[in-house]
Amino acid sequence: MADLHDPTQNHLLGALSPPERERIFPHLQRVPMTLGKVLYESGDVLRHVYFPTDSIISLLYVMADGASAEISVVGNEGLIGVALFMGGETTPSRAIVQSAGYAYRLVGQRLKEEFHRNGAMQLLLLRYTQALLTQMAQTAVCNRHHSVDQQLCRWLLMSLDRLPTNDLTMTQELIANMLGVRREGVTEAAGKLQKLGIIRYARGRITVLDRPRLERRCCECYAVVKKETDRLLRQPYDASPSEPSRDPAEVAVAAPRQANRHRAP
Amino acid sequence: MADLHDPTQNHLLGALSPPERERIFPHLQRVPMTLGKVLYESGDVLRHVYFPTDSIISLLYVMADGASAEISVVGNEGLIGVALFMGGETTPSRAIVQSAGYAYRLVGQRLKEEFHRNGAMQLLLLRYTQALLTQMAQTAVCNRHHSVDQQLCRWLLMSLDRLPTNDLTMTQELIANMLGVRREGVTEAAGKLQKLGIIRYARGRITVLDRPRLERRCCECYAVVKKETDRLLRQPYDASPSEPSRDPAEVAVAAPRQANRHRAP
DNA sequence: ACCCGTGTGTCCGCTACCGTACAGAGGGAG
DNA sequence: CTCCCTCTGTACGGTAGCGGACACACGGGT
Repeated sequence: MADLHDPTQNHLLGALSPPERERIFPHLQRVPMTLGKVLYESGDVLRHVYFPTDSIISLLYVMADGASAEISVVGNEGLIGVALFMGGETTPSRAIVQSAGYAYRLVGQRLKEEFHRNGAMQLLLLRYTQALLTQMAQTAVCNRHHSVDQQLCRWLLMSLDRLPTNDLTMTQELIANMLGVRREGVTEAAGKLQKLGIIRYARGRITVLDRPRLERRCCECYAVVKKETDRLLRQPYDASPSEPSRDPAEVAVAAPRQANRHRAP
Repeated sequence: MADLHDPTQNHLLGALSPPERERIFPHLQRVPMTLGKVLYESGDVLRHVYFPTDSIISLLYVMADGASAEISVVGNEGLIGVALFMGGETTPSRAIVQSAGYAYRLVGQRLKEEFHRNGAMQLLLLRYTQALLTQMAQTAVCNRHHSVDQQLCRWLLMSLDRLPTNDLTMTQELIANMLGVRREGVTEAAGKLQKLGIIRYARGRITVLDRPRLERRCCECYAVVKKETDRLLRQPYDASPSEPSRDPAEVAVAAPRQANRHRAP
């Protein structure tokens, strides 16, 4: 594998039209994303946006007492720094590198200029932002109703989707911070998965052996977000309105009392 | 009495410039929002956007098994239907009237047209959407880390902010659905508040007696969202609406349940 | 080779919340 | 006034996950 470093490895950049590429690509700067690097802190005024290629960035919410929770994961399907073109300039979250790799960086002003040309890139970025909204909403619901076991599966799947391999470099401690649970909770959940032969891990290295079974043990949250993200970001710069598929997958039952236990293993 | 009903009661509409008002207001339609009315279901293609005046709308996420959770609350500071201008046309959530009143409705196409004029209204709507992002993110974190007691306080405060009075018409059962917890959990939490003389309630009617103490019992989530929303929507076009600034939200940190540590780089 | 720090496995008491069940309290409709 | 339905209060066992403590195991650095 030659180092095939190309902005179009990022799907958003790859979806741009030739004229847009001409305007944007010359100003992109490839930067290494080292594990644990903080792209911005809560409240920082953003200076750049980052388009990950083979890296994964987590948006982490850290509270006053130090408790934290991941609200979103961004890989090569998205970008970091939506607050720039949304107009807020800052967000109350931290962007931290969850899996090392590279990203292309663009000075905020350039992105804003392109955004306000109101071309295809604006539409694209808005749709991505909606995908982000969906992901956050689903995270909120998942946090409310699902077990650590299920959430670990979701988290592994989301990471897998953004990586070229089945190996994650990630300690249980870090996963716990992302999920906002105790490390011991992750140890236990991961132990179960390992006993079942679904994953194998040792000292900060997790290998997924059986993805289909991982999906089966997961809550619906993973699939819902993936489907909605795919829908939103398909047809990169095709202006025709997409026909939203009324799928039975998301049929809403008529507001009954809630029932929220998960199925037995 | 005559001007009881005015589009500018909605802050977004009130922040529009005169030319924008001329284009938009003639097409607004005032519609009653009755308690429990569903503006759209998960997956519905949106036909209108709604600008609440004295009503409150909840964005509710309903899962396959019927479990639910509120991901956002919208009152006269915002609008329902961001997916229209964000390009997705649908969202996987339900919009349901949580407190009766009125809203101004606009056909989606008109909003999109105005949005794509790339004027002040676009900036306004984008900033509002970022506020929505913040609210969802905070909800996710709150769901993870805070007790039902704290979340009830947050929920009451968010509702109060969007109402002209201190009375909410809302059964514990409905609140439970919003928070995604059991009704009994709400009964217990509300009972504590009542015993402390902070609220009084009976049969679907809740009166807040002591707001400052409510804020003190609340987690930080309320204040964070309020502050960020104020920052984002602070008179974007300076129409100087006759809104006397509320008491500056005192940040209240009350008995966190846990403290997860996080890594340092 | 040896340490020793980092990562993982395990235990135990504790609390918040769940699932279920049922009893009383209003209040509107007849 | 009475019935009945909705709303609220309470109780009880069960459990997921917390907080804290500790033991071990790998493996890189000196």
